Amino acid sequence: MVSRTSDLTPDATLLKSFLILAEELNFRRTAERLAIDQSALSRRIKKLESLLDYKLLERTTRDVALTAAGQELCKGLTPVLTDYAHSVEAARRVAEGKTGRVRVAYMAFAATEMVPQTVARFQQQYPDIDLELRYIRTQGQKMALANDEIDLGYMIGPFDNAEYHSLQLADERLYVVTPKNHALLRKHTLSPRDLKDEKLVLGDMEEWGEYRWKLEDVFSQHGMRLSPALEATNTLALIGLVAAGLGITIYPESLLNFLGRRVEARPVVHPDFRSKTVLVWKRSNRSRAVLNFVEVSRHLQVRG
Amino acid sequence: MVSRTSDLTPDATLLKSFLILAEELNFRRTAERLAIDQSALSRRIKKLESLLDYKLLERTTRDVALTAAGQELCKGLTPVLTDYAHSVEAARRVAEGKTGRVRVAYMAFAATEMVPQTVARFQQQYPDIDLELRYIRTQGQKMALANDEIDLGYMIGPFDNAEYHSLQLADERLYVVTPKNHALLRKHTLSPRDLKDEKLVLGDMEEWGEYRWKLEDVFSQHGMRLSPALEATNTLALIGLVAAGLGITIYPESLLNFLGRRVEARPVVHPDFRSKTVLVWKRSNRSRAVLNFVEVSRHLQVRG
DNA sequence: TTCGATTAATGCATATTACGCATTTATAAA
DNA sequence: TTTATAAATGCGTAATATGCATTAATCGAA
Repeated sequence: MVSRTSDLTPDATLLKSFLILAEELNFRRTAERLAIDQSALSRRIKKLESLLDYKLLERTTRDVALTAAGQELCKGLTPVLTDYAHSVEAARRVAEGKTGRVRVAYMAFAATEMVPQTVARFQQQYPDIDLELRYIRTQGQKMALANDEIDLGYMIGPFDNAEYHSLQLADERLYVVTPKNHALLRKHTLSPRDLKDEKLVLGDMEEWGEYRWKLEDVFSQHGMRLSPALEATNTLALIGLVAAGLGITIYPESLLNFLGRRVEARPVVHPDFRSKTVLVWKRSNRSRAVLNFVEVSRHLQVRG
Repeated sequence: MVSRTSDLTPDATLLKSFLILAEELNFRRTAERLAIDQSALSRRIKKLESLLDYKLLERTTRDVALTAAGQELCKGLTPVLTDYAHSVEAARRVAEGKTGRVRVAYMAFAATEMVPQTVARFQQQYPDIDLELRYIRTQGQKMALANDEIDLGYMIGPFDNAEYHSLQLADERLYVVTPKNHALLRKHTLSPRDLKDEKLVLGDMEEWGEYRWKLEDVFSQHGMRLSPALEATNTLALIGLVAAGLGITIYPESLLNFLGRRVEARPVVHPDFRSKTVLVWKRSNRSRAVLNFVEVSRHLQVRG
């Protein structure tokens, strides 16, 4: 199945033969156009007529003319065949991922750069795809993927599951965020143990979700407890609390530009103090459009 | 080709198989509905996919699901196939003469009873036929038939031509029309020689056309000249002239009811003094609707 | 009228295609 | 692991479509 021309649309051969004959009103010429023997065309028409059980053409050896029924069928069939071809092509565009719908969820860390850039590039490359974006935190994305409510999720990784593909797109440092003039700022880079006695201000479970679990994990691995002096339900409020000197917090690199000027940040240089962002989708999701989105995302990752 | 069910519409088998499978999402059940082997269905779908060059269904041995392209095709194809079926059936109605157009011309002698009765019956029997009626004199009808501007003509006969069918529908006496108290009225029936010395008032060539030629012919066969004392361009005027005593004229039986009360009529009893009305159509016109009209006309003739 | 040219239809052998049956392969439940 | 069930595949056969050669019909020119 190599060549694919519009006349390959399945099995309208009889009808198309008839329509061309209705145009030419000459069996020999029509057969030539169809690249078949004249006798084959003759039989095709005969077969069509016997299937329909009414005559489409009056023919002598000299003249060929449409019957009234033939005219009617010709008139009715022409739009049907073009609609048919259009349906087939529309489906082909979907198959090729040029049309259709892609539902993408993202969490905060991907929202600042990764998602905007990918979306911009994707829409430029596939302008006819209906792209649906939703902000959902990592946990919710897992549910949504399982329920087929979304096709793709940018979530906090890692995520390893036999039913899903997972593509790591970022692996960024975590930063300690402090008020201005904080003692920790004297060093340009920090190590985990520098955090030992610091008071922490964290987003609550509702707000931080998976990130919070991740931090708990990292801290415990380093013999520390992630016991917040304060919890905030809102990011702006949280930064405000830090700025006011009520404690420090921990942010991924991608959000540093959104901290404002009342706080400072220093990287924690340690393999555990990193946050991975992964793009996840179901293995069973064979949608070409979805895979195209993944490809666009993958290519941008190199740059980012 | 005896049975004719809607699923006989030529060669949409692959598409229909796909649509039913899209409904059932189960090869075995679908194959049952199609009354073929499951393997055949499997191959049909495979063939359809290879023709289209994209997958329509994701299938494991356990689950069958439409791909996005499959959904799209299914959505687009459903109306296409119903339109297709409708086109075929519309053409069938034309083929059966239940739909379509019949263009009928008639001349005066048929206008009073024959055409109205036939039209009434025909429209009752074939309400969806678009019936076009035109008043055209015999000569014009012959032109119109030749040029395919009309399908049928009620004309003054006889009309014998190898390319046309001709059906005689009436053979009526000619009547002499006189003013009241005219000498000829003393006899209840006339013979041709009674007309020998009468002054004639006739329609002119434009108005009477073929009828006028016919009268010339009849008169000459009986050794008389058809030399009108007056010619009228209008029927009403003509009757007026007769009533005023300026001469007599000759009318077919079918028009007697339209003479008014100022004139009287007597039949000329002679085989030559008759007017035949024939219904004529091209042999090459195979339109079922036209033939149906002829049949209706033929049956009414018996009554008339 | 006859002959030549042209057209659609048909007989026949062949190639292609579709099908059913039997079997295999894959998956979910027990 | 076994069992049951579903879709896919190998293979032989039947149905179908095609091309070539020929026939039958019709028009136009000699």
